[in-house]
Amino acid sequence: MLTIKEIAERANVSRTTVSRVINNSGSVSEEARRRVLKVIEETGYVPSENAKSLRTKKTKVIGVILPKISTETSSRLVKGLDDIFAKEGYQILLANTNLNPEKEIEYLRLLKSRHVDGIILSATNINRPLVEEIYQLKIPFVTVGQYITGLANVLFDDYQASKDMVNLLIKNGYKNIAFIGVSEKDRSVGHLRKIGYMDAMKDHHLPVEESWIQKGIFNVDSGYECMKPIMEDSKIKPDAVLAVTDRLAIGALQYIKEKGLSIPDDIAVAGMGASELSKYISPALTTIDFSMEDAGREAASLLLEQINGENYQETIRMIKYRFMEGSSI
Amino acid sequence: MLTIKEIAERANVSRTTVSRVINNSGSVSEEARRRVLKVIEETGYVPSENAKSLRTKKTKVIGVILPKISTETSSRLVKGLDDIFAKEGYQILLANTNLNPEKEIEYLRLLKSRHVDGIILSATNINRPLVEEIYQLKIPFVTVGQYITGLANVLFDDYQASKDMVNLLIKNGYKNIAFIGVSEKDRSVGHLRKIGYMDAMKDHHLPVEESWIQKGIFNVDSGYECMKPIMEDSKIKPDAVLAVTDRLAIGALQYIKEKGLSIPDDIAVAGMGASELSKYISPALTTIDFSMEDAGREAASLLLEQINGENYQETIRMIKYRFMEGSSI
DNA sequence: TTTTTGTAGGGAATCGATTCCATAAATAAT
DNA sequence: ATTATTTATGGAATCGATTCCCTACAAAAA
Repeated sequence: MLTIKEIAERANVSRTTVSRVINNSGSVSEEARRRVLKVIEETGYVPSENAKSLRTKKTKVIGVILPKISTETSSRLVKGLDDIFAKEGYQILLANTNLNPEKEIEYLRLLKSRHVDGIILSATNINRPLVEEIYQLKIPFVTVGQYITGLANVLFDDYQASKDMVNLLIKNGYKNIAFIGVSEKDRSVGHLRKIGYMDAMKDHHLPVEESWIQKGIFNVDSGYECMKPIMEDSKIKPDAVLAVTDRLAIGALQYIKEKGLSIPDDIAVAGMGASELSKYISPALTTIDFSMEDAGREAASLLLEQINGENYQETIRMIKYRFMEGSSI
Repeated sequence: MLTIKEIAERANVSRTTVSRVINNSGSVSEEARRRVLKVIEETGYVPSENAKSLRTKKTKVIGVILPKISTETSSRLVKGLDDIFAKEGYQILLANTNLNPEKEIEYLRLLKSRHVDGIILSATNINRPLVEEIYQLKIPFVTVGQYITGLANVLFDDYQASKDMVNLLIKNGYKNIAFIGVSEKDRSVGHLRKIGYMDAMKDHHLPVEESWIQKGIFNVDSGYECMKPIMEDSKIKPDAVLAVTDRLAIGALQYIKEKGLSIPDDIAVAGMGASELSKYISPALTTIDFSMEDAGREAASLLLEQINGENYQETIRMIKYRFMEGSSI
């Protein structure tokens, strides 16, 4: 490995001068600058970021903690993050927790030890020890999708989105609306979207049967499975169903189609998340686009503000969602 | 920031001893070890990876260069990589070229300056300057999806897969088979899959009309657009079409459905890539699964072999593909 | 009792940059 | 002509770890 010392010797100057040339700082004669640049060119020398970081305390690396690495949501978020960070010369160091909560804390420490300039956390469930760890981290930090007091948050209005979707269904004449959710430990997707549904139903004085509300996990099969009890165990058969993710909705849709029922005439289906799938299945799924890329860009910008020492108080940035009309309702 | 020096002082030992405790090396009395561990526990000290790397020349970071960050292909590849790397304590540093070839070289240099322990490259087109840059890199290196002489390669048999798919179509009675490809600058997806198609047709003495062969880009709309000339300009209307990606196939499928034709009775459609979409559209797309996750795991393992000094010669690992039967042919 | 061996632990060099401070030379101001 | 500035440069400390080498002491072997 070529070092600054060698470059200095070959160019017949001191390391100091080489450093000045590289960083364009201090003053260097044209003569010396040319010599140094020539040697760098010839040798293909690249300064060690590592050594540099040790001294300057800046790494130009951002740690990104994700619950799952290969989901559409994650990859869009990362895309948005990278849009902004790349422009400013930052790179992304991935940390994939695979939904394992202990890994979150572990990675938080690891990222700290690596001296990342900032951390983006996209968590699914937020627990006490995690929050405590974050508080004592003292690194620029932004959380996406789940609210944490006192920090910079990029959030989706899960409650309102869910409520809006139910309202839309009601407006379209549906009354008996079933709901496929996920574990309420996931506050945003599990809890908030559920109470959004409940409140919308209550607001319109629409009764809800117990068997209308099912709980699944984040995949298509689970949506299919959840649809069974909704159809089989209900006294009043629902005329619509809202699923908290598109995958769940697509599973539901498959079950309904399999039973020979027509969508949306016999039963309407709505999803949330605007996965790419939703556009291409038939009928196209009516869903809500949460603009994960926007969220990523917003989160990146917030983090950069902190890194540049501009904004350290609690911040909440709500990302706008929009309806994606399909033909499933 | 807490340093090893402070821990040493508080535990009343030298930095050397603290280092020995952390790394379990050398010999340390139980007494001293306990004191050091206690202080570390109390203070929440985490050693600086940065300083450590400077000395040890190991970063436990792998650079991953991707042509596009939020595609299904990339995210599955990354998932596979992370499966293996995480287990061995390596983290992934992302470098997204956004299909810009200059960025590939730029990131190669950047990753080198960051002293990553290895690099995975998933490129779309390989050019001279890029290859030269790689050769003089002297860092463990694996390329995925495109062949580079003398290096470790994880490849897909694009030629054979394409040929097999055409053969399957022919076996099913189709004779007039159209082809939607992409730029041949992309050797694997553009060139190899095309000649696979051509050779299969030639082998069966099936003529190919010029307008049957169209070139698109990597998205659904483009597949739709490519289907137009195939249907409109051909003297003999094809009874089947092979697209080199699922997205192109789905675009084609949309066009066909829009024209009121039935799939596969009027015209069969085959894709390649086994995107998640392919399973859920109707009719389900017959396609080829290239197992990107396997490729990722394979690439990671190859890279680890190099890092551990075991394997530095040219290596080619062919990833097995398999047919995913839908109902589109 | 003397010599050997082994264990525990510290001092200081090292990794490859940046940066503070000092100095010399060149130029400008008085 | 003398002093004050400015410009160019280098020496050496520093960042926070690891690791080589040395010493002190205790236990085992002779």
